[in-house]
Amino acid sequence: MSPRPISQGLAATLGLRQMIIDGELVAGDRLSELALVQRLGVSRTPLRLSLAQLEHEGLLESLPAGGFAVRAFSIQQVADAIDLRGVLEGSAARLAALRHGGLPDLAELVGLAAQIDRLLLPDRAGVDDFGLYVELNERFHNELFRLACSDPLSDAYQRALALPFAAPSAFIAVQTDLSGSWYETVALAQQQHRELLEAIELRDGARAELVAREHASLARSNLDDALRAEHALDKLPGGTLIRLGGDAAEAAGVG
Amino acid sequence: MSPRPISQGLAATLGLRQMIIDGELVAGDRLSELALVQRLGVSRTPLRLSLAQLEHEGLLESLPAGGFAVRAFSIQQVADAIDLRGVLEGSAARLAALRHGGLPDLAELVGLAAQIDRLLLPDRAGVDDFGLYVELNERFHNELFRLACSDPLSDAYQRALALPFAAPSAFIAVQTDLSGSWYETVALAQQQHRELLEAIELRDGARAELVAREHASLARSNLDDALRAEHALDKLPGGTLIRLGGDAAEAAGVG
DNA sequence: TCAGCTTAGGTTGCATGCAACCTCCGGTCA
DNA sequence: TGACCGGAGGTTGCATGCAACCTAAGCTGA
Repeated sequence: MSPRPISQGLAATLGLRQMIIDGELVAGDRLSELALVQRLGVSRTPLRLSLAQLEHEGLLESLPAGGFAVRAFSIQQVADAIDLRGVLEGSAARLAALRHGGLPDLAELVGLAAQIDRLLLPDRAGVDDFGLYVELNERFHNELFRLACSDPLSDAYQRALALPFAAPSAFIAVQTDLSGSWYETVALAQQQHRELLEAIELRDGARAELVAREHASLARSNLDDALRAEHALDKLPGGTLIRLGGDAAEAAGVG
Repeated sequence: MSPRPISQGLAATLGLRQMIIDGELVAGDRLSELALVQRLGVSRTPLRLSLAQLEHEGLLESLPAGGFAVRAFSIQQVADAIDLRGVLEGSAARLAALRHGGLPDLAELVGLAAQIDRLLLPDRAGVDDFGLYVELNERFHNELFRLACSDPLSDAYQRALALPFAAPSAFIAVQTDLSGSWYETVALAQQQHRELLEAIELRDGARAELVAREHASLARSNLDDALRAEHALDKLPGGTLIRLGGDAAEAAGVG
């Protein structure tokens, strides 16, 4: 998917984003450009461009004195980010119901739902399908926005997904770790997918919006489950960005 | 507004954004860094940072061959951007209804509505209050998001407002030009403000959301009015970014 | 006349040097 | 003992030079 050779700036952005998501960079820490230059093997000019981009994505925050720090998120912000995704997906579902071009236009969405169904057949329940489900699920959600035909809405969605814990499949790994199996969580989510599909087919925009919001609220309850367990957030993408409790200085890595 | 001395990068961003909104740069035109360097009086390094920022804001698009061009928007995209604002404001209204901390917390919102009311008294109807209304209206809308207490939602709203024609007061100037007076448009909008306020006071989140969406749809109908008139879009902030007519391929360039 | 090649010009992306700034530590004085 | 001050080190923000790239014009040949 990269027609051009990977530029230095793109390499810096990808590497930096991965370092943040993987927790290599601790939330609250100030970033040193020179250290990152050595770590990423790029010059300061493209690196600074990448830093600015990640600030726009919301993963970094610029400091008043200059430079950047890894952003820390409160539980409330994580929950609100998931809610925002639900609002955007709800709006996409409503528009998809109103704007889709008939059954042929829905073929891709139907096909994705069918593929997920097959993953959930009893004889196919294996951990090998984990990554496949994540991919199919994200493609399902993206297809929703393609059907909505609203570029501003799609842009807002992409920006909301820049926070890794707000992604549609962010909590699958957590739930798998908590309950030992991802079947129950996914089965419920898939049932909502089917309801969503039905509402869109029937051009019932209001119901499609409601179902999509309910679908996202499933992630919120998964978040609550994870908070009741110890260290469950470690399995969450970008979980190290979440600052538990009140003390911000603690999360800033004083020790 | 600027506690620190204006940095070169900030000066470039502000100047560039103004040039785009004022129509000095025509939609679709490729930008020459060297020409902008001379025009803005900054070096290429901060200028390139500003170009990247305006791309993130959605005013520019990066070209496959390198460099940037002023983005062109179709009517559909403008309408969808307004719809998106309605969705975000609706969500803010719903959250504000659920989360506000009682009447003292609503004092600012109530006060702004009262100030707008005074602007609409018969003896005060003068063109001098035009700019004041725009300011009060934007503060009213911003206050909605403060009451919602959702940082991700506020971020999404700010990003949506980066498109100048999506701003809450974008069409006031257009309506004034079309009907000769801004009283009718503003009076209807203010009535919706009052309904919104009432729903929030009563913690009726669902109604608050509906009213807020209806409020934004007023801007959409204003857009329709403007499209029926000739050159009415010239009065719209960033109106030169809108590509009228058939040429959809030009405006379709969206990442 | 038109397609294809060549070359010159201009542009972007990147690397690096420099000056101003902030931070932090040690010393000094009340 | 505690607060204030000064300097050294490190960092950021900015300016500019260089090489690769894209674009476009002009020439050649069929």
